[in-house]
Amino acid sequence: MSDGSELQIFRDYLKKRGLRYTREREQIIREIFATHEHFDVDSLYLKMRQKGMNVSKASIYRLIPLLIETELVREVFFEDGHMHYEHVYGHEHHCHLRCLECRKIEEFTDPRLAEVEKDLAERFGYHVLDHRLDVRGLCPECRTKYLYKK
Amino acid sequence: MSDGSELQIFRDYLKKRGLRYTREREQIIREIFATHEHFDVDSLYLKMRQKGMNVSKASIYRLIPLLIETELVREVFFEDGHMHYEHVYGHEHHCHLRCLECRKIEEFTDPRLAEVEKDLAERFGYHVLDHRLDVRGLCPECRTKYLYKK
DNA sequence: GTATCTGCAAACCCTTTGCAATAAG
DNA sequence: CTTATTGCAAAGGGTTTGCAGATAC
Repeated sequence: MSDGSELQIFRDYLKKRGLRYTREREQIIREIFATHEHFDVDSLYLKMRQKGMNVSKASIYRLIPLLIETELVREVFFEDGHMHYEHVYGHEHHCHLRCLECRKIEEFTDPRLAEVEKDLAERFGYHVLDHRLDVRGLCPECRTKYLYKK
Repeated sequence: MSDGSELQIFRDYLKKRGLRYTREREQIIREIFATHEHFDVDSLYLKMRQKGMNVSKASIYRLIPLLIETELVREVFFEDGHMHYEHVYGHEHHCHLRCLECRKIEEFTDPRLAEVEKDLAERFGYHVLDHRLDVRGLCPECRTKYLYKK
């Protein structure tokens, strides 16, 4: 899932800022990059505790801003009242297609978004850095179930 | 800013569900539709208190899900740890271009997004309901300031 | 009259912070 | 050695909820 180079990038960043590479930070990052899944702090914490690691939530919360600054991780916004994240390094930029019923998430990319960005930059004079597109609907299964319910 | 027809839509919805049209609900909705601005609960609450209305935050929080269900209002996600909303009725669907430095927001629409939605529906078999595109960058002014700082 | 709605305050939940002990460099 | 980092527990801040009185219908 990962060749570990995100750890090197992060070490370099820490060194440059005079911060320290600790066992806890390494464990958390390994865990985040161990799967392709999105995560939130609570489930990451529980997963690590179940594996016998003694990290605290505070350490996870304190690490995340650093991971965002190095662009290894970014925030993802869903509707359930707390923050979700995904690791970004090693994956091309993508958007989300979400099922509102079963919460499944498909990732996709579309070249038209780069065009939209470019036009916006021209039209409004912005320096565009990033975009998030979140498309919501019903997946094939839930769509069917939903129709039957009605 | 508004012809008041959102109130009628909301009354119809309440009646259909056996809920009640109260002075507080009317006041809150009027206030939301009085401007084109995005809002959050706290500033809406303060604004209404300053005008001498005795609504509570609880009533605002309890009203919002109803407004979302009638599609008069929708959630907008920003990075500052609490929810923002915008009223949707009477405005065509739009996306946001935000300045990360001064937090200014431009609204825009782009026909390519409807095409993207259509392709996604075909490709993944989804029934697509909605999308949110949030483009982030630096506005012309902040872009200049930012360059000088460096 | 009956059920919903209100304001208030307490509870809730996610996130941040203060602190003393620990560990990286 | 010095300073950053840790875990813990407490504090914070936005949102939800329980309740008794008020109010739509």
